[in-house]
Amino acid sequence: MQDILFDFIAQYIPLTDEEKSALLSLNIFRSVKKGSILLEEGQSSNESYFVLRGCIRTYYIIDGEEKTTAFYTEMDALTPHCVITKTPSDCFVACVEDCILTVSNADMEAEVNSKFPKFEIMCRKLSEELLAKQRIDFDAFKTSSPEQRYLNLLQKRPDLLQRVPQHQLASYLGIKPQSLSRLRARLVEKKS
Amino acid sequence: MQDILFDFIAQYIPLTDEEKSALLSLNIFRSVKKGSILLEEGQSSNESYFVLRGCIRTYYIIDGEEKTTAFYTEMDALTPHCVITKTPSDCFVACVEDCILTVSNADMEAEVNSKFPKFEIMCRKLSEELLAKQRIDFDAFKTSSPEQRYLNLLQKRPDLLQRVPQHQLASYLGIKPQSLSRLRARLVEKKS
DNA sequence: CGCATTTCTTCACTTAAGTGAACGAAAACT
DNA sequence: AGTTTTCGTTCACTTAAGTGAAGAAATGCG
Repeated sequence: MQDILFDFIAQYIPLTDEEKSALLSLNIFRSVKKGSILLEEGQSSNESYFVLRGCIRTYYIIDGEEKTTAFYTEMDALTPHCVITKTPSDCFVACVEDCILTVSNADMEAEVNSKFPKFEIMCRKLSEELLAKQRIDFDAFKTSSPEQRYLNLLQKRPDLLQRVPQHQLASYLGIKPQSLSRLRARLVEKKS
Repeated sequence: MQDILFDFIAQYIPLTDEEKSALLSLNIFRSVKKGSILLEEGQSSNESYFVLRGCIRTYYIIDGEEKTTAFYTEMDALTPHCVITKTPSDCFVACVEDCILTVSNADMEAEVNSKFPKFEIMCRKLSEELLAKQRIDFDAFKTSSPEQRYLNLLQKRPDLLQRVPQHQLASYLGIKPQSLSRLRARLVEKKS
């Protein structure tokens, strides 16, 4: 299981055995049950997550309605934005499935970064890359209709459609659950 | 003018005079006329921009239509995502107004980072912060209607409404220019 | 200065998303 | 197993965005 983490890191920097065991000694692995809430609105947190297995999501509660804005699955990293801005969270983080995660906090990162300066470089590369990826997603979202977004999701992350409840997918696509139902019915209609 | 740049950097790391002059010696300042295109679809580029004065935007051409996805004004930094992914660009970057920019490329960054390791730290902090900011914007976009987005823009970046043509704003809000006209008419109606 | 182009608004019409309610199916609970 | 809650779909109706066209206003250029 920890190999998933090392493989991920190896995409950015080479890792010595010494560094690997230093990471393992931090005891960052955690199993979490489906439905567990990792972060609540109003909380302050400095925890970052990396998904080894399972799926977590971020969502807001607006006018009493849950609005899901992102899903994180295997090999995805999530640092909630409140951790960076150092303000109380305005969103929630919860497990969509039973998960195995790594959980790290700012202190641990500082410690690792000072012991092994190349982690600093990895963090830079990683956030630059995530920034670019997110920019691409944001642009695609802005420039397409709900239907196009759905078709795009079907191509890029077909697993999500199986793993995730419809009403969570709907807000991820920027629409209501009823509209998603209708949209899917329309597409089935078109095919035939 | 260069003080704007130094003030910006000072938010992340302290700067010595030696470092300042090293930066100035790179000759990164450039004036660009309104309408100039900095990056075209299909081009490969390793240039990053920082806006000292003026406004630049990123846009796509989809089915012959321009779709503007972002505006960058004073103190904003833009590294087009194709620079990170090292692929030909699928978007354009152009000046909305006459601009004064700094233009840097990957080689210069590597040079500065090796001379002054703390720049590496600044880059990490900056991209983490931009990632968090963009995440907040993306979430706000997903969880709100065109009208709410417009009202939000009116609050957060009222200058854009003055500086930028309506049809560019419209796609930034995820709608057509006609819909933006109508939306504004509706709001004026409501007020009275 | 006048002509051409671009930009913005308006209109009539079409299409799709939002809303509220109702129903059946599935899942969770005991 | 049976009850309760949650979830997904469907329906009728409302509201707003998309489309195509036309005209007015502003801008740019010769």
